[in-house]
Amino acid sequence: MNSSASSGPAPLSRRQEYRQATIEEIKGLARCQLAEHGPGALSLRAIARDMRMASSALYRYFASYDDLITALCVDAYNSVADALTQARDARPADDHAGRWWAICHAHRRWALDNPADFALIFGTPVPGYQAPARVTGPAAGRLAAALFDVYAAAAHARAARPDRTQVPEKLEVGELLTELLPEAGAHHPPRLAGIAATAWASVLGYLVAEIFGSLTRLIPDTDQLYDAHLRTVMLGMGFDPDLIQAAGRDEA
Amino acid sequence: MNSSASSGPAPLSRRQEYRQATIEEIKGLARCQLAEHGPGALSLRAIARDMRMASSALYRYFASYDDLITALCVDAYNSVADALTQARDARPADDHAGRWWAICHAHRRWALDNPADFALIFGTPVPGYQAPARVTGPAAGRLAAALFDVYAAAAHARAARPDRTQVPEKLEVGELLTELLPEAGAHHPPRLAGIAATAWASVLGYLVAEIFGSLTRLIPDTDQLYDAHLRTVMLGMGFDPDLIQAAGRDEA
DNA sequence: CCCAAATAGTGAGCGCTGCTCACAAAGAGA
DNA sequence: TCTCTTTGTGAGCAGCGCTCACTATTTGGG
Repeated sequence: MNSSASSGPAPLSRRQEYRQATIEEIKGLARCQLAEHGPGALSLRAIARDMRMASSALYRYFASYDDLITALCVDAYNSVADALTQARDARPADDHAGRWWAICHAHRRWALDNPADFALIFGTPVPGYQAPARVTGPAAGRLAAALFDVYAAAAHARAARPDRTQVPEKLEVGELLTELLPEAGAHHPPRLAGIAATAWASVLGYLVAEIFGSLTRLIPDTDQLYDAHLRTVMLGMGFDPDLIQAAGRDEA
Repeated sequence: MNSSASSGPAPLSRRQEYRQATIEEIKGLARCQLAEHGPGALSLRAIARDMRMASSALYRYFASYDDLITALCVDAYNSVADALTQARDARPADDHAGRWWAICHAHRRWALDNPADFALIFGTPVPGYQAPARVTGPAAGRLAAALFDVYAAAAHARAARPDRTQVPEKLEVGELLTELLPEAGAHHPPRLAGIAATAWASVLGYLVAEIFGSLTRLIPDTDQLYDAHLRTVMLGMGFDPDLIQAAGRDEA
């Protein structure tokens, strides 16, 4: 472990290389199954059959069903976090409203393109499964940090005015906040976290309604509705109305 | 069927009475299992064991696993719809903001009190399960209608101003709207449905974050945060700010 | 009252699942 | 070459949803 990770490029031995490839193949087939047959419909034996292996061989790579799910969750968190940070960085650092807008659109794009992964991390977990926080935490933290940082920067630059929101100034600080964002939590009031969290919940709720629910059958033009929803949410976050309009116009 | 339902009080025969009781017992044990061991963790054989019956006997009452889930879903929809309409009717008909406020608080109360049912209908469905719309539809429609009616009444009384929202006036009408609310959809513009739907999505997202996610560990005082969230959402719906404040104050 | 029809419950069994374990190849390092 | 670690095998266990032939039990009409 230590010896392989110590020297930079980590020269994987031939065996480790094969092992890694096998792990990726398993995860790929698992994702395939979830996408095809719905959430929770994942059979280790079916994966083994696809790979023409004995089912017991899979346990050399994942100690259990739950371990596989956990790995898929971590991948999904990283995938969405990548998509969001990439969308954020495509906009100039001082275009705060544009960055939030871009992040939220990237989130929806990712969710529509990867409904199975979306279900995995934002829906009810699989049967008796509970994601182990110590493994999922860091990956989920990247996501939270990306959202929070953008809003904190916007507030700092006065592109958004937290004092014009409905979220009270004094708010108890949660353990997760001080844990995930130790430095940010220190010099940013928890109010910002409250605003970002509730706003993100609104966005998430829309996506849940669109992907799991029957929102599309209620209002077919979900693109237009999402833009409106996002403008509403951003107004609620205290973003400058003019900046919101500009963010919507400048969409690449 | 027809003969038993035709004459008012429907004098159930002794057998039908027992049968109904057994069905309720099965559903009760099923709910217990879901609440205890998490969503999707439902075993027909375990239920049969609890009832000291052969597992095959259960199939006299529910044709399949999915049928049981469907029945639980319908019950859950009716349960939440009851809670919401009851909360609504506890407020005077002309207190539109208060009614929306009450409905949303009842929704949260219900979700916190019945997390298993909440997961059943608002989370990712069980493994390969897809709720048959023709069975779930009516029950879900009651919920949708309750929300929509309150907002439509508020808009009609000008307690809320749809024209001050971000949702565009012209919006395509979905099949579900004309189907579930044939009369309402006719003389109410789809814009109202769009506003109500996105607002409800925001509320739902908050509840998902609080119940499935780790919102509580981020901001411990979720009561206060929910009130703020709700005020934000209602502002976004075009509710009169003064009425929103009043709704929050008058909480019974 | 009795007998046929409908209903409720049984137990064996099929094919599937996740998972374990003793064992056999195959590769890596001395 | 010999040894130790890693991969893969196949049988098997207990559990699952579900089916089917069969047996009690209850019901209602002749």
